[in-house]
Amino acid sequence: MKNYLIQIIEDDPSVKKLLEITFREYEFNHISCDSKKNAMILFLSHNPDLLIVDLGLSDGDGKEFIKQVREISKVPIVVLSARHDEKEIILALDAGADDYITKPFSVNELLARIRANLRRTTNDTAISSKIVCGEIEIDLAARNILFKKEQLKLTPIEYELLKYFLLNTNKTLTHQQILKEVWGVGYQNEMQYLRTYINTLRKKIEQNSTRPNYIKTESGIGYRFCCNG
Amino acid sequence: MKNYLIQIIEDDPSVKKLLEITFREYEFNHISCDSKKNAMILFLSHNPDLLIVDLGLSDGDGKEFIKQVREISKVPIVVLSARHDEKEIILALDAGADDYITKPFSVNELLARIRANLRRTTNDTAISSKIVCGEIEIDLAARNILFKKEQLKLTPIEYELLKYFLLNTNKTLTHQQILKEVWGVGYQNEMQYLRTYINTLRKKIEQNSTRPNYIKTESGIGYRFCCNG
DNA sequence: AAGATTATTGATAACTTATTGACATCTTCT
DNA sequence: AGAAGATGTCAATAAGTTATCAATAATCTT
Repeated sequence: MKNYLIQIIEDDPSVKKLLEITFREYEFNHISCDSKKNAMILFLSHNPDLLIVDLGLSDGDGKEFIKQVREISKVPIVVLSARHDEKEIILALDAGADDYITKPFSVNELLARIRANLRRTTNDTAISSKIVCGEIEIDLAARNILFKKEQLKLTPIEYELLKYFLLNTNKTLTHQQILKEVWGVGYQNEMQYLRTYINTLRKKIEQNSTRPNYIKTESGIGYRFCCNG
Repeated sequence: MKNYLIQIIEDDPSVKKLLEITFREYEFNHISCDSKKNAMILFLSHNPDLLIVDLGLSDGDGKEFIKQVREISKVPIVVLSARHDEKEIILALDAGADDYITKPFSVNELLARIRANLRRTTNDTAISSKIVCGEIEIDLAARNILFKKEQLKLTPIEYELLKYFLLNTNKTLTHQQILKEVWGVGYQNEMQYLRTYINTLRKKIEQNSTRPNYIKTESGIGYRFCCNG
């Protein structure tokens, strides 16, 4: 796990202490301060990954600080506050905060909300869910399948079928399961469709389609996609 | 303000109604359903900007749905739940939710949290303002596209369409995604517009528009802009 | 307000994919 | 080995999708 740096802006010493202990235990690096003025200096010099801001700062409203940060950065900001009223929550969120937690708070919930906020910022490129199986690669987000590094041209049903195999490698899948998943409920008995498409897929990915390496027949049962990469 | 599309997954009719009325009033486009199964179909076909998920869905736990969505998308997910216990909140956030609101909730707070979550996702581009793809170059800041070093004369829709392709090269984009992004919410079914504009774009950038090198057709699905420069 | 540009619409041709059926080949069981 | 059933193969046809272009409507310019 990446070493995140969290900046705490909190003027209540006991809460600050609690946060520091918690973050030490969970191995988040952290820096802290108790005033808006120092907060901005620290923020600029340390470039943290997430801010925890107490709204009740003595030297000015925390919302001002949030707005200032938002002028220059998209860093996640989690607000801690003793004030529970709706208006305050809305003002803080609209000032630029990403989350708002009221005191007293559960440490575990705070940590979960921090994780949720950190997750979003890292890996700014879209999640690309890729599965590699020997010479075959699927990128679900791009809806793309590569065979020997070349893009494989597939019809919609061919794509869905191969995708289903790639998501279930080395498992025997019954004809019914495959038909239901790829064609939909009601097609469970259309075995001929399946035969035809297995045939075209094999032509596209098997060296020798009478001795398939990937799509194995389980006679009487179904098929199994073997992945020995 | 950009027209956002919010997807509601909620099986309590009265809460669903409340959300729908609220979103209508605040001019958020919205689509809704009351089961996990339909939710995924709607999600894939409409590509919403934010999800509101009720955790207590009757046909399966909402957390499963959240995980499924997270496999393919970074769309903001706000959970609504009657359950207030810490464990449930943490599980939902770690499944991939971005925020967790307990019922009964304040409509205004919900709206503020939605704004906070939407804010983050937009404006993701505009970081680097130039993209080069083979013979095609776009300068986003100058709103200018060069083809073979010459300025390409494009109508507004042509520009938006080609820009969307250039920001998403080598990905299969569904008709719905493209129509929503270029024409806006509500145009998802106007396939003929898309065909017409694909045709004019091809005439401008393809050597041989019957054998396109850039804009490939994915029959039954959409188009893909190939960038093999 | 006229002229130019751009967007929308509809008709039809060209193409791609899905379905079907006929027959060959392979497996399994006795 | 031979029969019965299961699977593979392929080509024909049906169904569905996409490309193209021209006409009309809407919008923008000056």
